[in-house]
Amino acid sequence: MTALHSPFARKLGAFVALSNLELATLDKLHNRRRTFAAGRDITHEGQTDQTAYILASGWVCSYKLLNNGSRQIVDFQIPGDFLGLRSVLLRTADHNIEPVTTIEASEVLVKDLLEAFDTTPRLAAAVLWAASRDEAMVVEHLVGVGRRDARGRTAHFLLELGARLKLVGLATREGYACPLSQYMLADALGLSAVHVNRVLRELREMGLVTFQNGKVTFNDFNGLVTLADFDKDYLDHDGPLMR
Amino acid sequence: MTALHSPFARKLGAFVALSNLELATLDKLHNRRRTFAAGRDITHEGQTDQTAYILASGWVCSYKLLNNGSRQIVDFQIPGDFLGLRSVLLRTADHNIEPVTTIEASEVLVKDLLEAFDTTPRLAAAVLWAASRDEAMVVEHLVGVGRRDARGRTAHFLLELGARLKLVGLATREGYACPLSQYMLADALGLSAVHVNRVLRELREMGLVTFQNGKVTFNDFNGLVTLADFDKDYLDHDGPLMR
DNA sequence: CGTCGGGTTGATAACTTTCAAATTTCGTGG
DNA sequence: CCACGAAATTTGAAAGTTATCAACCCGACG
Repeated sequence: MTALHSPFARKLGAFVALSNLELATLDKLHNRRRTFAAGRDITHEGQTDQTAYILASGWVCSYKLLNNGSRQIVDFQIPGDFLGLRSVLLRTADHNIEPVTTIEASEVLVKDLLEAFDTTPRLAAAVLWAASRDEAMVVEHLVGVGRRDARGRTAHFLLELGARLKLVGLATREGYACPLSQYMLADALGLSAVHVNRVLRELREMGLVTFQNGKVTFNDFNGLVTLADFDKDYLDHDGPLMR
Repeated sequence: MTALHSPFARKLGAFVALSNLELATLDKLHNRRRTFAAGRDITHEGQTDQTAYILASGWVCSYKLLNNGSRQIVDFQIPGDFLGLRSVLLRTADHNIEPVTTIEASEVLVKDLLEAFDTTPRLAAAVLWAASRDEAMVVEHLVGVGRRDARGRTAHFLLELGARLKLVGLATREGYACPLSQYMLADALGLSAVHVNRVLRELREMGLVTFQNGKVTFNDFNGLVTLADFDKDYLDHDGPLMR
């Protein structure tokens, strides 16, 4: 395996031991790099003939809007994550995608993707694995929204984001840079922005976490883990399943 | 394409036009049929070396438990659905699987599955598609729990279940047989059983749906759709993406 | 019969939202 | 470098939604 590849290749490699051919195929998949401005949606629900992207830098969120005007953020994507894979496979985007910050992403053509699956089948398995991992995160999110109170939910969310960022070297046990506004947090957590604000204050005053000035700081990591009932290694695994 | 195949094959065929070879491979994947009793969990969170199953008959639910004692049902599976695919790919079960009724399911060995991906790559794409479809349902569920009030959430849930069942011929516009208790409904919706009971009464008294005696009856389908802000064709698509 | 799980209902408590307004932060143009 | 306006954060008070607690009912089943 050659030296430097995209964060995406690094991620897939954790599941399937990829050959040089497969790595090369992967790299060819996404050569068309594009930049998108924060706040301008890349994809809208209902749009067909979707393109998928692989996120190279910046943060993105996927969300759905309801007719009553509220929105639910389903997930945030960070560098190395796939954008819009589901929309491509299902033919129609079932959610909106909005860059939280200015982002760089490289386009993946459906045609190329499906061809790659045909020629290097293990890639398909790898992508399936990545998709499963994403789904696991959505599931965890659902559990939080359905069964945790505002405080636990918020705490859990901040920890989980930290865990994901740690995997790509963007967080430490101390904290991480976080470009989210309290409104976005609210839309992700299924709470009102006002309440999120109160909960954040509470967590801060309890000496657990500080969410301020675009930074999340863990003041008492273990205390937070306990409060949030957080499973420290749910994203872990033991290396490639397929060799 | 030959005549009769499993509901699973039928489902995948909707995405990828499958050759006879591929269909045969599919059928060979799951020949070991087993029966499981209602209420006895098949899989527990944290278990490793998982087996996956394809559900042939009966209903199943996947759920997670929290330390505070509450549980969140993530999804229900109905005939033709995959069970535990994610757990297999991630190496460790990240949720519990409980048969709601007595079920019949056929075992799928990981080894066979991965081999099938290698020999008939298009199957991998098809399974990826099916996984995406499942994820879309979890996403919709998340949106409901996060941003709908109890009434809309319940209404939406009953409609969505109906839509899924209709796809496999187990529901009509009139209603469907539903083996769920109000407790399960509560755990799926992120509500208390007591409140679910009240909401169901309300929906019944509004003349919209009746949830009683193991049957869901749509008394005013359109009214319910309106109340629930339900997108009637979010599970639809236009036939095989790959030919 | 007696028990048990599910369903039903009322009363009360807890949690969250909504509304309104003040304060702070931050980017932009002068 | 400062002023201004827009956006984000913060706080209080009141209203609304949902949970919890406590009974009671009912049919299935041993």
